[in-house]
Amino acid sequence: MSSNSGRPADPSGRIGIGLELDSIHMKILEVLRENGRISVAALAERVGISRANAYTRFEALRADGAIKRFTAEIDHVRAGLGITALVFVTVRQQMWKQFRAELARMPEVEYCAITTGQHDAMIQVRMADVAAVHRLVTERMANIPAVKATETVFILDEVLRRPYVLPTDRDAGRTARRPAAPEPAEVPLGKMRFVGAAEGRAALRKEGG
Amino acid sequence: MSSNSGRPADPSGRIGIGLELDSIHMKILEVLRENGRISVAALAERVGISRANAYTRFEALRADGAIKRFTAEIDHVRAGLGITALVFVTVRQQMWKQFRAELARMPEVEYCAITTGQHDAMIQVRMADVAAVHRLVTERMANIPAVKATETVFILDEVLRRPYVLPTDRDAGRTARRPAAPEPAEVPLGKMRFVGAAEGRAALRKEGG
DNA sequence: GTTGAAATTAGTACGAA
DNA sequence: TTCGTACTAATTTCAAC
Repeated sequence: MSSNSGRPADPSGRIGIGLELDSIHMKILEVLRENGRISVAALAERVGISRANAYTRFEALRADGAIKRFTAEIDHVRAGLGITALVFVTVRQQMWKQFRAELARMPEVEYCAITTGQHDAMIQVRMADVAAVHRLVTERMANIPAVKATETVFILDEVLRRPYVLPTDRDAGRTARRPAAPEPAEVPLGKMRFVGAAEGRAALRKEGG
Repeated sequence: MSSNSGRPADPSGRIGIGLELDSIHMKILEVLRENGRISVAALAERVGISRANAYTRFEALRADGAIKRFTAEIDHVRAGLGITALVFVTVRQQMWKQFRAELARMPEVEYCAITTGQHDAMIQVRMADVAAVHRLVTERMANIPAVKATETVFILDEVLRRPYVLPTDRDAGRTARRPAAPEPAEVPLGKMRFVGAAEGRAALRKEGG
């Protein structure tokens, strides 16, 4: 389920240019993220195009994969999964395939991303209670050979989840924010830290695994 | 935008029991997460109830807040935001309000959660390129007084994002997975680590802020 | 909580600009 | 390409059971 999966490369060798997205496509995406159940007729009106055109573009966006799916956002607390946790996982090298296979068998896992930094992957899980998280991590995850180590934090509050996607510079003037001359940051640095991939791995190797 | 926001407490003092969700409600949520644009008629058929019933329940779930919104999942790469990063933020105590206010002014931020552990919040951002992330963190975030420190990691791949919510024990037998006797874990512990709130804060205090 | 029929709306096809 | 219209199919609403 990589972001680029399932799309054919174009003849030039570059990928991801099946559809040139113009500002109207962007508007459509914007509206659809706010309200995924809006009718195409209403969508056409909000975007300012004809119904027929809206249908064409809607289908194109779907076929192209720019729209991956439509989904309902659920209140997990009300659904009985009151606890959300993040599990940062260190994966034994060359066991990624097994790791992914195991993930597929864990329905509690809602999101998984491979990251740079101290750990290799971040997993978000929703569970009924704290004990269930504990069980998941210590019983299930610990038994996966591909998992070298984990670190768990709990989510106390989800402050925001935005349904917007638009690059600010796509619709509002294409020349506005070009990073042509990336001026050196004139800010209090030092308290900011970027974590690359190598750093964490090296630290882990010391601990032995 | 807390998970519990906007709902009245019931007379007993407990919150979140506006609607008793039965297994059919759960099935509805399940279907709607897979396909947010399904018609209520088709939904009724898939869940095995009448259309009128489906409409009633659909509306109830919406009114209750169990369904928060319908949204389209967008391929951010195709939308021009090819880079996803996580910014872990340490927030100066008693400046949370300001921190949240600043977040609201940053449309690049797609998700923000308050966490236990070494940091106080995790922010997910989508940007056009790595330089943009750098600018965001060093120029914008660094200038927020509420932000004491940040740590940034990049997302290399989003392995999975599941549209399922159901507690495994809700529909498939309510007695199945009760944590009545939470047996002690008989697993290779030691490589697992839970990170509470205090630990990280203490470590940070040493560094001075 | 269910069924069925009326009213409305959505989706499709096609010609013109 | 996009728009406008007419046509067909489906969905929602509302009634009685």
